[in-house]
Amino acid sequence: MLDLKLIADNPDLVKKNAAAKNERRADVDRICALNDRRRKLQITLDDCRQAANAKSKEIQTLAVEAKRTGKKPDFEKLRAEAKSLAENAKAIEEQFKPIEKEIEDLLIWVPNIAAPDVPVGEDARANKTVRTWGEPRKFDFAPKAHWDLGKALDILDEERSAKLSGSNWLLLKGAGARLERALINFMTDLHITKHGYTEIWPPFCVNRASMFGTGQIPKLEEDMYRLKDDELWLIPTAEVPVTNLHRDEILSHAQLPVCYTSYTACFRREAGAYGKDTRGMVRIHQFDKVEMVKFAHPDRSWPELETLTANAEEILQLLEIPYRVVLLSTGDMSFASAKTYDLEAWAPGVNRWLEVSSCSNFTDFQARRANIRFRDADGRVKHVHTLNGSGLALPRTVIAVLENFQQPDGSVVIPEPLRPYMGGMERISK
RNA sequence: GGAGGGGUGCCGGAGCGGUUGAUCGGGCCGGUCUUGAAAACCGGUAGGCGGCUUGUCCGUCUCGCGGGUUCGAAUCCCGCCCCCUCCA
Repeated sequence: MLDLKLIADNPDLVKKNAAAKNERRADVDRICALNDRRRKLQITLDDCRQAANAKSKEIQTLAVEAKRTGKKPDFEKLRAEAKSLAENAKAIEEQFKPIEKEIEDLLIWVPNIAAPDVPVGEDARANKTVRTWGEPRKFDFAPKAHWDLGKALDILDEERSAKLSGSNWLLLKGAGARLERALINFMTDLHITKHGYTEIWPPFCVNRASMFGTGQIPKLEEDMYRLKDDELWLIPTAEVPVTNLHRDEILSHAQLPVCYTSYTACFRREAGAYGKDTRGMVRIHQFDKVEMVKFAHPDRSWPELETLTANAEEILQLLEIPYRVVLLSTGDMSFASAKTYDLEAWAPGVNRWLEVSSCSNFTDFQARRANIRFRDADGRVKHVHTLNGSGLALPRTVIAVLENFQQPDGSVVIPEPLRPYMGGMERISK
């Protein structure tokens, strides 16, 4: 959510930004008009309340006086006057409230302002690759897709996951399941020991306020799994519970940045993606992810985004998986983000770059929405900046491992850093 | 699911319908004292919105959330949420 003052003061900037983000629901003009009315009405309302309060206080004073002296002022008349004043204030309030509500409702549809260095463009074609790391390996055989490798190695069972749940659900087996678990532990350990994050094990279901706080509701509601009987949602990412950890709190500037890492399963309906990536584990309804979340001082959030991205990149580097870092354009980035880097791992089997991480600075957008603030050194209370990034999303990293390290005989060599997490296993073979 | 008890400021904990945005204690910050520290003492210590004369300013709202009663609600009434105890 943007600052109402910022919108009122810079309507053109906000409009231009909304257009660049393809967000047609943002009604800036109406917000500004309503805000003018709200301010004028508030002056009237406050005056009316003041008059009513003063009259009430008058009665109070006289009542105390009367008790002391035994004199009986004309309370009936005073009460009538006070009542009329109170009713008057109430009437103004009836006008005021719906305006405030409508502003709130409209504000929700205004996207965050993209950082100045974000390329402006309609869609992914305007994205900018800022760097690449590693050389895609040359194969002297045709590299197989992970679903073929997985099936042949008996570590991925697509038939049975379909039997259990339908299409695009994941069932790993044996060394495949262990590889998944090894990656989770390897990544988490790196973030907590080397990168200074504190590990969080959150609930995988959250309430409405939490989903709203990070922006999944209302905009992405149709992509969320909802438990209607309990008014809970399955989390689509650890970002939701972990960012909401400090909802409605005021942190101290001294404790910033607060850095958390959290493994969770992530649940997405992938509505609108039917027929896309139906094979294998590129796009599934439940996937594992190790997430990094930061609460940063506004003056420090941009360098924090760079280190966050570097922390995610290090995983790929240690695993020796070639990747590229893509700066998303205004048209491709998310509603709440001010700047996003995607990390795309090379997957030779499916012959594609796969998004394994998305690292974003949300500036004060989520913080305002979720009411996450801090007291600065000058004593003033301000909104923090929130950031998050995957470090990394699991199934696609598994794809990258399988496809990059496959051998002519169909076996897969396990990257060095994962071996301690797999009981010393060096290779997955039939 | 049933029966009770409870949600108050950074924390603990008061609060007969009326100078209570809130007693008190602790913490924290500042000061006095001290060579320094502790102790003691003194002072300060919520956020939102709005206004202009931008101030150690004024007004207004906020005691889990939403309604209601009343001139006036932290306090009374109704609904909801959350926590605790006992029962199933």
